[in-house]
Amino acid sequence: MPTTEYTPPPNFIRTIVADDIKANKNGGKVLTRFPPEPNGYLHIGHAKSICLNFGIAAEFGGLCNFRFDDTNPGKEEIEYVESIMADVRWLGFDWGDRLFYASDYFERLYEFAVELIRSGRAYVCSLTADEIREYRGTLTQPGKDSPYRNRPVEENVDLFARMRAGEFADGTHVLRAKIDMASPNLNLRDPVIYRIRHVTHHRTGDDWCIYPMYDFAHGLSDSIEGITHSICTLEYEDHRPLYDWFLDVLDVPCHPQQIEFARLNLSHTVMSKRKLLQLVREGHVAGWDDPRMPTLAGIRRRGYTPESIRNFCEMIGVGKRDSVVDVGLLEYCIREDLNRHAPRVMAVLNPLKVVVDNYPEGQTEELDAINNPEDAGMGTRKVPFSREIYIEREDFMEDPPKKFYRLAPGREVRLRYAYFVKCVDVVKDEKGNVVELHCTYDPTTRGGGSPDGRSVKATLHWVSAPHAVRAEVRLYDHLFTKANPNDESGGLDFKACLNPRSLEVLGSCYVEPGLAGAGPGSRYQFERQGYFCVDPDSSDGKLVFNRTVTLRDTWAKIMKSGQAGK
RNA sequence: UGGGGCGUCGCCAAGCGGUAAGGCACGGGUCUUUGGAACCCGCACUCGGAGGUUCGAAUCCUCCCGCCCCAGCCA
Repeated sequence: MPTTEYTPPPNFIRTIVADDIKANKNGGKVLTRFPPEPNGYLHIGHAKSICLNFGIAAEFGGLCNFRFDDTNPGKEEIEYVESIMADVRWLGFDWGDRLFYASDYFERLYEFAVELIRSGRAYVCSLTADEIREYRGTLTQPGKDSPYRNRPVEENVDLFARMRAGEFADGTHVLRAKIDMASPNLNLRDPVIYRIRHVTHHRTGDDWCIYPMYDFAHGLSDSIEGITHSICTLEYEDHRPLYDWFLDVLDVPCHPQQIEFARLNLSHTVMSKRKLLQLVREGHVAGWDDPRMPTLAGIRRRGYTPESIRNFCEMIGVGKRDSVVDVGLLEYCIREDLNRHAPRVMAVLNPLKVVVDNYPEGQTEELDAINNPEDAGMGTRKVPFSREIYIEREDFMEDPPKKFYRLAPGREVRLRYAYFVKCVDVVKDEKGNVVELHCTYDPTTRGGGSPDGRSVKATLHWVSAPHAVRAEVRLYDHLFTKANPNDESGGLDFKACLNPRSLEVLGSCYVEPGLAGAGPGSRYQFERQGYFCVDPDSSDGKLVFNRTVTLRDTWAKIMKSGQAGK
């Protein structure tokens, strides 16, 4: 169930699929696929594709295959296939028994290649990589035929068999489709479809030393699986004629329709594997699952819920224009989810001690607190109160500006669920820093009510000093300050746009005692501080909270716009 | 400059010849045991530009402008 009343907008892919079903194309069936290459971690951009493929299938009573496009060993690792499966599962999708690998089809693909050769549509080319590039021509000039283009069929068959048998070194020969060296679409200028790679494949081991290229393997794999709609990103638009060419020319089970959509770009975020790898390698982040990373592993660790990601993918829509979605929308989605489902607790991140002078020394009492004011079903809990408490340092100002409603000398505020307190004294150190506050409380306001009807302008969160549990808190912010770090043309200049405050570790924070045994991954809303989750990886027994996202902060806005003056 | 795509509010995005949905953001308000949340109101006489067709165009035609992708034995 989506977490909002929001109705997803129609999109062109839904329309195409709906029309196909109406026309009874493919017998009215829908079979999509999510085909990652296991050469890295999945990121939020992949989530869009996953949600789209599994979503469209589910929506129209079809299914979605999960296939690893593992045709380039050397870049691919078993570690990645495992992380990818875990991420898709975490996102909430179930591929049932439809887990496939392009490498499962290597034999079949080889046969297709031989069929191509026998029909005179493919040839073994012995030009070097550099020569092939030269022969390909340029964007404006046509290419020229390879001298090997008209090799006799039998020679091609023989050579290709010997390529497979391992008789040749890497780079000495390739198999090319014989299409059109003058095509304005460079992808059609006799594309390479098989190359020699004496590399151990993570699944097929050393069974093969020739591997099919994407263009050849992908469409045929789709066809073998009976895919109806092959949804991919915009950069493959130029490849569609080639995708169709193989399926037209070969004797295949079916001819899926390739549909392209715009990949996700997020402001303040880099999404390319190359740049993400650079962030990891140069040590700007702790690893692929650093909570600041846009990887699903990082986002999960940061405390995002799969529901919020799915909802986000629904809200951003699907189109063909290059766009950059504001991270603010992602943050909206996680706030909305957590606001409903995460219990609220009080935690003081930057403590200032307050002594309640007229509260009996040594006395403690348990007060009732509500876990979620908007969901009575989430119940209540007890929080201890005593003579010494901590409040947020920023909740007190000795000389408050006009619109500051919180605590100040002589002013009375409410301690949430506890009492009204009035500040009667301010203690400072030699340097003039406020180190402690003295207040008096009104016993008749127990629980936070005011029997005499008097009101206060602010309610503060707090924790009892002797009872509070110490915790480490990591405040995460955007990794990048630049509006869109993807703007640069050459290499990304991290120095220019990395946010130096993307990670702030607080070591002396205090949380309610009830959080002492909070399990890894549990999520909370810290009153007025944001949404936090217990780091799933806090292994050394320390209580560590990751800030998932901040709350909307109106006061900060007022301060920023300078309206808080006296 | 060859080919393939795309241009609707600050950011996404519906619309497909009948007179500009929705969400985020933003502004204002009500309420509030946190200045959060919730709720209410406001927010494109205009659809990259210029012509044309039509009773009528964001939707059709023409030209122009801008942006993205393609010259891996990557996917």
